[in-house]
This record gives sequence, structure tokens and C-alpha cells, in this order.
Amino acid sequence: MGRGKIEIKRIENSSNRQVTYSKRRNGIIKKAKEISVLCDSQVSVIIFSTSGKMHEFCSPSITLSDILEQYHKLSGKRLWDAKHEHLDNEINRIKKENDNMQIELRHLKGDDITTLNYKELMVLEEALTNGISALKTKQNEMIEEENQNLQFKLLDPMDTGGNHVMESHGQGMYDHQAGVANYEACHSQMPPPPFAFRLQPMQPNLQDHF
Amino acid sequence: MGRGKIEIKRIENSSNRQVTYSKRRNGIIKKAKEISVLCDSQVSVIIFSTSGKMHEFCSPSITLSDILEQYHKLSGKRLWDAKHEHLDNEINRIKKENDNMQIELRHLKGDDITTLNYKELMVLEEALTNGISALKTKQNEMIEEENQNLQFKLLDPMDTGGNHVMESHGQGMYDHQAGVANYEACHSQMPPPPFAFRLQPMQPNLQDHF
DNA sequence: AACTATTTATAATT
DNA sequence: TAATTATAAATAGTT
Repeated sequence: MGRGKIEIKRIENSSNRQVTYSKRRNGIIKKAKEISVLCDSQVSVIIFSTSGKMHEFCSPSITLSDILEQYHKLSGKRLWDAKHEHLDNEINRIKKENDNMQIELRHLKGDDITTLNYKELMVLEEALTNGISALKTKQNEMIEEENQNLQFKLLDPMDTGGNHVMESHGQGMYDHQAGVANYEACHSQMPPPPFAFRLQPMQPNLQDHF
Repeated sequence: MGRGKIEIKRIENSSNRQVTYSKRRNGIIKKAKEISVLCDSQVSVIIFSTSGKMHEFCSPSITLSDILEQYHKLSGKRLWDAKHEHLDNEINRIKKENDNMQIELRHLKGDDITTLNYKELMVLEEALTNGISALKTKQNEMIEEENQNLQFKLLDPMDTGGNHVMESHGQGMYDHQAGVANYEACHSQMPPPPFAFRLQPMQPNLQDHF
């Protein structure tokens, strides 16, 4: 219904398509309103343009949810099944990912490694080595910072001789006495730092060094 | 569009109403098909008559579920049921758990630790220490097993003097020559074992076992 | 359900 | 982009 008859196939000219879309969309929604008034029927129209914008009409006497519930009852089609299935798949996927991470975490923490083969053990070893290495670096930074802080305090004429170091960290200090895992203390050419980390768990032969 | 103009209000004559309903319903669905083809848009039309019968149209390229999902995204109006919401919550919960594990993994591997405070570092240290400890135990077991294997082979009259040990592992052996980070090599009172792990991590006093 | 006079929707044009 | 208009399409009333 226009100046010329058109074939019902995709309008290639984007501008024309947009104009036609707009006109016909309004037309459909107008018709939907009319039938719902004239015939006392319940109508839902949802239209998405290619650009993603949405227009909808729903009979005023009812909600879309109600219509969908009716739809489910009358058609037998369970609209939500597809969505549910999708969500279920998503959950399974993430859970699997979760399990794998959990296993990796346990291995890194030393649990359940009896079944690992040599290759897996080497990977684990490298990961742990990197972790320890990074940790040590960080710890040394903190210790050095503490030492500087301490020296500064000692040289400070306003110093009242209190527990500056404790104060210098919001939450407290590493406790040297409890010292931890100085894996390579034996390689160190320095005397132990005045403040070190708490646990010194598996350090063998400490007596060799002190 | 007919013999006479009509006012848009409920048609009181039930028979007329039913006829108009049928005609207009077909009209709307035809229009919906047309716009979806002409304009490449996605349309859902659901119509219920007063008698409860349903007619629907949905663009062929998409499912009604998809349209409803889009609808939810764009309108913010929630259309789904309790189960759906439950699944959504579940996904969010697991994803959060996932994120936390991912962070923990990164920390154990030495990444992103610069922001950790002293307490967190200590926890990390303990975890790594346990990991290293367990790893060493496992490695020592393997080394010991290898040594036994080797002795057995040497005493075996059928022995042709080949590389049994290499063969004794399906995938090969740890390479002693490559040795890395022998944290405590300085503690060893022995020459290196013929076959050992690349790292000879923190196991003290290997000599106790031989 | 088919027909047709008329209204309405809209394609092309401005 | 929005209005106009000639024409196609939809449909109200009729048969």
C-alpha cells in the first residue's frame, strides 16, 4: 500500500529500511492496540530493530508475565527451558573451572600430590619456586624499609625511644623471633636482618649458620 | 478500511467481534512477518482471544526465549520465574568464588603480591612453605625409589648396563644437570645423587636415608 | 466464507 | 528528517 507494490524481502537500502521499519512498527502497534480494544483480546508485541532498540505493546489489562504464563499453559512450550538449559550449562562450565582451580590450589599448598607424575611435579615445583621467590623479594623490601625507618627514628632528636617500628605499620610488624622459611639463608652473605618473618619452618641445619 | 469507518471500542456484537478478531489477528501476524523480513527486525506477537485461544508469531531467526531475554536486558523488567532467578544467583555466587580462587592462585604463584599486607604475606608464606615441604617429601620418595631401582639393576645378572633408570619412567627423568635453586645444596654432605630432581629443594639431611 | 466499497497503511516523492 | 500523496492493502459491512 503505497505508490508502488513492493516485494516482501529485505530492503537493502539502509535508509529506506529504517524509514519503513519505523512506519510499519507504528502500524503494527496501532493494530495491536485496536484489536485488543475492539475484540477484548490480550496482545503482546515486542519488536527489536537491527540497531537493538526495542518497542513493545502489551494489552493494558494484563502484564507480559501473565501473557507468558498463559503462553506456557496453552502452547505447552516451556519458554524457559532453553534459558534454563543455558544457565545450567554455564553453571557446569564454571563449576568445572572451579574444580580445576581448587585442585591446583591444593597442590600448591601441598595436598593431594601423591598422584602427580614427575612432569606435574616439576611444573608444581617451578610455580612454588616462583611464588617463594616473589614472596622473598617482597619481604626483603619490607625489611629494608623497616631498617631505614628504624635508623631514621634513632637519629631523630625528637625520638622518645618508643616502639616506632610497631607504629610504622598500621597492623604490626613481622616478628623476627618467629622467622620463616629463609630458604636461602645459607647463601646470604649478610647477617640476618633485625626484623624477619615469623615462621622458619623447614629450614634445616639452622645451627650451621648461626 | 471497510465499508464504513468504525470507532475503536469494544465490539458488542459477539459474532461481529469474533469475525473482526479473526481478520485483524491474521492481519497483524502478516504485518509482523513482513516487517521482520523487510527490515531484518525481530518480532514477537502473541495474541489471546477472549475464548482463550492463542496465536503467535516469532521471527524465524530467533526464539521467543531469546526475545524475552533481550526484553529483560533492555527494559529491566523481570519476566522470569523463581527458578530462573535462583540459577542466576548461583552463577553469580560461583563466579565470585572463582575470582577469589584465581586471586589466591596468582598470589601463590608470586603474582600481584605487592598490595598484600604483612598478615596476608604471612598466610601466603605458610601456604608456600607447606607446599614446598610436601613437594620435597614426594621428591625424596621418588629419588629413593630410583636409587633402589638402580641398585637392583646393578645387582641383576641380566643387566646389560643400559639406561634403565631412564626407562623406568615412562616419560623420562628429572635432569640433574639442569639443577635450579638448590636452596640447601650447601647442606649436603654427599656428592649429588646420580639422578635427582631438578630442584633439590629443601629436604635436609638426605644422607640420613642412605 | 466470499465479495466489495471504503478506509487505512504506507512507498515513493517532495 | 518530516510532510505529502498516489497507490496497495486491510477490512467492515454485505451477500
